[in-house]
Amino acid sequence: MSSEKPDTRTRILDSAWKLLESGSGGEVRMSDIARAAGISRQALYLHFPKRAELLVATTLHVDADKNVDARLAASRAATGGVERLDAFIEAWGNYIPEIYGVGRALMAMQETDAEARHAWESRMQAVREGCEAAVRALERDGVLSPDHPGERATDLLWTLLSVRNWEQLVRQCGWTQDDYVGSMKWTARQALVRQA
Amino acid sequence: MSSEKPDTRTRILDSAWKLLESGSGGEVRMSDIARAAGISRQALYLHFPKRAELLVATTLHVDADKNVDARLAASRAATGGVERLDAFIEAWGNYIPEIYGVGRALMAMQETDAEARHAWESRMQAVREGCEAAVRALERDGVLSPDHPGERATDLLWTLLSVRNWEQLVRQCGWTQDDYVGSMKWTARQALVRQA
DNA sequence: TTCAGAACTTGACACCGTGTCAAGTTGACA
DNA sequence: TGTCAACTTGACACGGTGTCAAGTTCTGAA
Repeated sequence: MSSEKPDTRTRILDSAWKLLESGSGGEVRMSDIARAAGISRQALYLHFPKRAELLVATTLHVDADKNVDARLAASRAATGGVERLDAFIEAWGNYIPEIYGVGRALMAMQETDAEARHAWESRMQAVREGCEAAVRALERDGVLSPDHPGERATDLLWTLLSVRNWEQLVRQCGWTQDDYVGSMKWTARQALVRQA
Repeated sequence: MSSEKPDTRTRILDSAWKLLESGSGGEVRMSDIARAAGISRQALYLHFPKRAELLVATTLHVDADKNVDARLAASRAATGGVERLDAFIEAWGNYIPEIYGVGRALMAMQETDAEARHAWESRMQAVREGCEAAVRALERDGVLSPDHPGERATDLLWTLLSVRNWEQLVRQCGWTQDDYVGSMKWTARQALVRQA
């Protein structure tokens, strides 16, 4: 197998990832990424003509590396509705910190760039589908709280599990990751599961 | 009373407000605001040397106009803890759409500008205090759910009531303002009030 | 062995929005 | 009449993205 040199594209994506993740302090410019990858700024533009494209590719790169699909798929294995809800929250909630750096950059960019917006939205749409599946599992079990007509249970869960909320609770309020996951499970259950 | 001409500063603030609010589509530049106020870009800089200052002044202007203090103070009048929680959610939740335009601009800016960040954070800190007061009222009534140690009940309520959550539910999911307020009241109660 | 093409380099430049600087105009008030 | 404040026009610096052009270096195929 050709495992010698990580090709330039991969090096770029790794550098971008690393910078965005640990780049706790502020901006990451195209030139920063180029420098970190050991190439010129123009070479970077040769691979990714737009910053948005680079960010999108970086998320996909991270996804592949972290195997998000497998993780989320695992949450589908749970049989009961409530267990499934918990499993989904655990899978997604623990994935958020992995993509936070890149996600932050993409979120910031979506205000101005249509492509970035589309990319982030479609990503979040995937999460929403996970939420919807969990809600339907509750419904199937007959334990879904009747207080949320239509799609609103899904909307609520989806909002509860937003990256922004994770950011606020973990980064701003100083919760641990376990605090976060535990509290989200508990809150989602209180909000969505019919009370005895 | 001297009610003739709205002075330039006021005209600027009104224009900024109007643009940010109805400027649903994208960016609002300094030059846009100047044009809307009927003055030159440089005159605008004479009044507000930095964009961040203008945005901050605009929020204060809106606050004064909409009388936010009075509205929030009213929620303190409620006697029982649960009533107080409801009143606070109603007051703040219905205030969000009024400041959304300006808030959005300020949120976007805080990523890059320290002054904007500080301004927005101190604003959100005020909301947090309202949350804290509501939580303490529940505690005093002995109805606070024991599942949230320390500050975490406040953190949770604060996060639930974030502008980002309002944005997602109302702007993205298409909820009505009443859907939103109702659901937030209900969810907060489920999450924070000890269940019978 | 040379030649073509891909990957990359250096360096310049346009665009955009913010923020600054300088000099001139206008109107009010003393 | 003069002065001051508010405002104007017009130019420019800066930082970051994105583009363009021309040159280098390496590899692999004719």
